[in-house]
Amino acid sequence: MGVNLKDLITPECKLEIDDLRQLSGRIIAFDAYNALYQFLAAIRQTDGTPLMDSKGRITSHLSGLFYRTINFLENGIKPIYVFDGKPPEIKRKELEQRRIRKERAAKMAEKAYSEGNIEEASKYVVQAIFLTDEMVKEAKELLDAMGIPVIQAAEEGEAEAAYIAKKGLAWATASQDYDSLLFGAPRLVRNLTITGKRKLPGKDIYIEIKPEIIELEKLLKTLGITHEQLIDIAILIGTDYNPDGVEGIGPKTAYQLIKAYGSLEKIIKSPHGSHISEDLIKIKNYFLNPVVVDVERIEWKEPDTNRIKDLLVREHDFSIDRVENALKRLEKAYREYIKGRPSSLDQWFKYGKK
DNA sequence: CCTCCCTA
DNA sequence: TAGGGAGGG
Repeated sequence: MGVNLKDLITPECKLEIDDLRQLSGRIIAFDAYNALYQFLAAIRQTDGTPLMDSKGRITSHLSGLFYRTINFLENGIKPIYVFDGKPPEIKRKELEQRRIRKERAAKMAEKAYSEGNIEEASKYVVQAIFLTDEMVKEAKELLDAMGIPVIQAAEEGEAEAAYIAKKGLAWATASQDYDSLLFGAPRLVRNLTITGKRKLPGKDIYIEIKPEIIELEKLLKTLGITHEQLIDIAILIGTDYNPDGVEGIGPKTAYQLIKAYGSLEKIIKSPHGSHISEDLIKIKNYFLNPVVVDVERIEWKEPDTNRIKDLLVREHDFSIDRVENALKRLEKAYREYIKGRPSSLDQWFKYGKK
């Protein structure tokens, strides 16, 4: 699931956020699939079952998206949700592996349940989660009704989000994965759709999860490398397009090799790289030149409360009281932060300068 | 994940 | 008034 740059990111490249208010006024391009998966994983009863309507359809993703997005807006954050399109051909192997892992997890969950091992079962249930076309469609519908921009990527959502941020239409991307940095996003915010405390595996210790900003320029400067070299290191470690990475190479070796040889191409030609496939160059090219759709400007709309109520209350049995309460907050946030305000940085500069 | 309600 | 716990769909 995404590239693992964790070991390369030193504390000085990260800026921790204590309060969402610190992101007030910022336009943030969310990886929608990433957010939806997190809601599906997190929004569950104590026994592990997700929220469901009376017809047995899962609604955890809608609940999470609805309330969390309103919280962002109330804090002055303007979200954009970017949805994945058709996966690129080079991702096929990873997707196949994921499918197998999920099927296996689903079987393990069933087994654990039948043996009465509920805790273990819910662990596997979370691993087996997948987004259906219906879930994606309804998430888009909900966001559109809320007046939140939905961007349909041609291929990778992370690539599209990075493109939007590079262009200045968003201040940062948001995801748990680091891929958007490889696609050139100037800033990545992590831990924005998860909050609170997370249990350390195996122990009874909880650590508080805070949002963090990673700046691409700062990361490159700290490591003393270029953007292309960061991509090279990621490929050596392993990305969604070469999930296993290069045998025998972890973060440290990858960094040292790039520092010593300068590029993936040169490593491949060196004695160190005789076993490294030339195909990896294709991956580098994809990170440098992903397929994206052009976006000219991004607009927020007035929330359509009737449409939201149709979807959440009538269709999916949300409590009318809770939804109406939230809608009041949504409308207030809309008036306060969006209505009558410029919708892109371009316009902000225009109006801002007078 | 979220809101809501209860308790101190 | 804040903070834990239950329940949301």
